[in-house]
Amino acid sequence: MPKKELEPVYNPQGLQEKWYPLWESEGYFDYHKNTGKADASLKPEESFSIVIPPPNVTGSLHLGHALNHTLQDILIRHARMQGKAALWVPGTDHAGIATQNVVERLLAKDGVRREDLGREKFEERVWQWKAESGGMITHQMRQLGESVDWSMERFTMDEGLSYIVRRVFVQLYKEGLIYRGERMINWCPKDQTALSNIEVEHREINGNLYYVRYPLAGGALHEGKPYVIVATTRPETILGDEALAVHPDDERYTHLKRAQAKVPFLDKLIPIIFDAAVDKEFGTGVVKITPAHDFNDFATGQRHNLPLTNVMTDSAQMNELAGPYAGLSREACRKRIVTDLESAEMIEKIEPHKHSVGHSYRSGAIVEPRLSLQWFVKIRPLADKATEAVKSGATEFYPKRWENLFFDWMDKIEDWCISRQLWWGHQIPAWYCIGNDHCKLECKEPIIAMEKPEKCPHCGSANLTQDKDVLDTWFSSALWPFSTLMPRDIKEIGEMWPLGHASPQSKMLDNFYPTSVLVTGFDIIFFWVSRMLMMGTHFMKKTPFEKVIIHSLVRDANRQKMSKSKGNVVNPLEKMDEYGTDAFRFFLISIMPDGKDIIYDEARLKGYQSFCNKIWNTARFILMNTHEGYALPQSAPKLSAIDAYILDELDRAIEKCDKALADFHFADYALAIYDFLWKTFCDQYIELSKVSLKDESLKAGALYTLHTVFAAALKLLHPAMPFITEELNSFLPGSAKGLMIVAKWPVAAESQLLNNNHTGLLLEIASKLRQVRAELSVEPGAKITAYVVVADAKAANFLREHQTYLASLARLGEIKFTQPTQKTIRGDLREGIEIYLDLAGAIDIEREKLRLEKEAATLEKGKAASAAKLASPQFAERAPAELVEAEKAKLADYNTRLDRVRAMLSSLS
RNA sequence: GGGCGAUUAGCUCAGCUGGUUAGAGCACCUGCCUUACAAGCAGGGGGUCUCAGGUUCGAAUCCUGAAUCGCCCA
Repeated sequence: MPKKELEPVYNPQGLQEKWYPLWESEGYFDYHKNTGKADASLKPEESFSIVIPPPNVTGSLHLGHALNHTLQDILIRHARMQGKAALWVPGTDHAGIATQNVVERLLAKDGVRREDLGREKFEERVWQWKAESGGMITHQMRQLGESVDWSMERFTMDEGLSYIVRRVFVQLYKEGLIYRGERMINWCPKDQTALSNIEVEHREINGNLYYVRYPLAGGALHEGKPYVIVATTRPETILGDEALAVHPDDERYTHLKRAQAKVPFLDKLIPIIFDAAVDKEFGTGVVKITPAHDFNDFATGQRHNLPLTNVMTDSAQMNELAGPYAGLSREACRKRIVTDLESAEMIEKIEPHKHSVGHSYRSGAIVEPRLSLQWFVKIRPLADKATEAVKSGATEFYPKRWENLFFDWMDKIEDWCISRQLWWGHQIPAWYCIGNDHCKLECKEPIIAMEKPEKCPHCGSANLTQDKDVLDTWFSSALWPFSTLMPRDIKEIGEMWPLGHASPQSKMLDNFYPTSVLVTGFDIIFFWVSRMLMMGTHFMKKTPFEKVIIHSLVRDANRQKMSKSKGNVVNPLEKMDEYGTDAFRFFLISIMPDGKDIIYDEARLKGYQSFCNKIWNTARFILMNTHEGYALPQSAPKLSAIDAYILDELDRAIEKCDKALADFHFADYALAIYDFLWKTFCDQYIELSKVSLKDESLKAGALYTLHTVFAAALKLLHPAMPFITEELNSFLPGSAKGLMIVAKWPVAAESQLLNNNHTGLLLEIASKLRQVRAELSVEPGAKITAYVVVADAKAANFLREHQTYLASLARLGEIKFTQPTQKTIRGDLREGIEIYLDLAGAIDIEREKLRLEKEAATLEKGKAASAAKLASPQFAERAPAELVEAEKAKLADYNTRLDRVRAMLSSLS
């Protein structure tokens, strides 16, 4: 029974506000409510779980999130409707650098630096900021309609998750998989912290290659001159040079064995070494070696026992070892050195040179390779486990080709630098003995423990200090698939250790780990997916997720990446306001090609708003024809062949949706439901039903079919368009049964369609009749007479019985099932079907001739192709017999139709 | 330099393991305010499937090469 009239035009405003709070407050996102089952009684096949890729707590919802989250919501809603225990865990990560920067900027407004506050106060300030502003994205997720279980929400800095981080750290350390050491690392001078290798982006820079003369010591000569020429892209590092190097096979320089060169501006002699790593083709074949400022030079330095001279400070200014250049920034130093070299006539030439330079992916600053004492994860044993999880098929990537990229990277992976010189993050659980006079050698070893030890185990001193560094944010993110499924209480977590076995506290893990799918962008396969695989397989002894769905970036209409600096960022929230969340979500999945970039094309978004309006009006039509107090009959009333036809088409549409969702082909799913609702249900069935609704004997069946099919279609659509489907469902009779969000997903029946259901033919004939009418510009309202002659007796009979439908679709006055007796226009269909229109003098002969000639040409083309195929003797011999037969039949059909069209043409002349 | 992916209608894309006259949406053109919807309905035009070879009875589809573009790694 309609509760009230639907507005004539779809208006998305208010739908989110109406339904989301209801879903949330009534607990529909909690699988307990929907399944009615206790945790203990869940079977593995009944559960479906996703952990959200935690957005930065500083973040706001961008287009990438919107796409990523929509895909997950579709999968979760689908699983929920299938009756599974569907769990989607939300949360955010603490985003070490980003968050620290945000808060520092706030402090700067008051002229305060974090050093002024001190670490503890600063941390308090960050928590305060988080409480005030950190919830933005979770609010926006509600606007997008995400059916996450908010009671499970986690934050990587929560007490529980922090405890797990420490436990993991301690265990890995004990297992020898975490170590502290002095290594070359990537240093961001802007944020003044170490970065891991993959946090460095290499960008092509238009730089210069400077050819610098290095004087030779001891009167040595090269090509008659007292110097060798060295090509370098970084003249400022000259001050840290410890050697010059040439390839051992490079005959140009063999005479310089044991020779020494002089570092410009510094009275420092350095050796000329011979090392096979030198590229003879680069520059002059002589390169400078700066072991403390370059990864390759560091390695060379190790091989040749060279000293390490770091000439820069933490903020990349030249230090006291840079002699006269101390105090300059590296950029200023480069300029000054080049000028000085030029005036000293020590520059041979300067060539423009393109080379790739590492930048911090966060701050954009050029990173400085440097030697530093940091914490590392020994990655090889973990990487092998992760690789194995994918190789064995325990985890599968969709699309599969991403696995190759993953394997490549895992092959080349290097130890992971996990310490960051920040104040916001998980402080490393390592303590050092500052000691006293009784300190022993062992006191230099860090003490790794869950809590601050009371005293040094070696010397007994209570003077201990914790490591200042925090862990890389990705370290805690790597634990996300299992840490979020563990209890919040640290005592309970403690009782679960070591992980990987069932315990009283592990109910959620038992039911939902491994998670069913992980949905993420390709850009964080390395940052995140691989590390979750490592940590998950290591600690849980099982892969963290069965399937990984990789999607692409959204680009603007000009294929540009969206970025704030380009000003081409699309704000999803604005678009949701403008077009409605449902249209927006549907748009996102419709434009998603399988693993390629997504081009943002707003015209399509507008198109899906129209789709919403169409659906809205479909509901209006059905309700308009539904009398008050109507209740859907328990069993189907007498159905017409037309009704049976659409019910069958519905089943085919269900199959298409099922297949598309099972394969994660989201665009196919969208297209399947779009086509069915608009093209099949509205354009075909609803038009036909208008006839049935006027006939008392057919009305009940039609009404039943309208309601049944539409309700099922809304269910198919619900995962993609949650709001409009929930809203319309509330207007349909029978909605007392419950909300759409927990409606039962439709199940496709085998085709029940009988051989003598010729609705398809009826639609085809109607279409042909309309085509002829349109091409001949027949008055749209003219109720003309048509003749339909169908060879197949059963089909002919069907059409006769359903002629009212045909007449309605094609706007005919009368249909005769005989050959016409007077002059008519013929619309050709195919062998065995002839249709004619009686236009009684209203025929434009020339137009009709044109139309027929066009038709003849099309047929000729087809006939020629078909004949050519059959004329080839090899075709008859080698092609499958049924294909040859089909081709023959096709040719015969072309011939018949051509004959007819030609006869028609000659009769007109 | 190494690897991956693309190139189909004006635009954005389907077309999966070769087999009707290569499809859809948007845009465009024509006609309709047909009592659900003009955010609509009916109809239409538009493509040497980047190029060149090859395999095959048959290639948008498979192979080789080239061009262009994009991405990842060094």
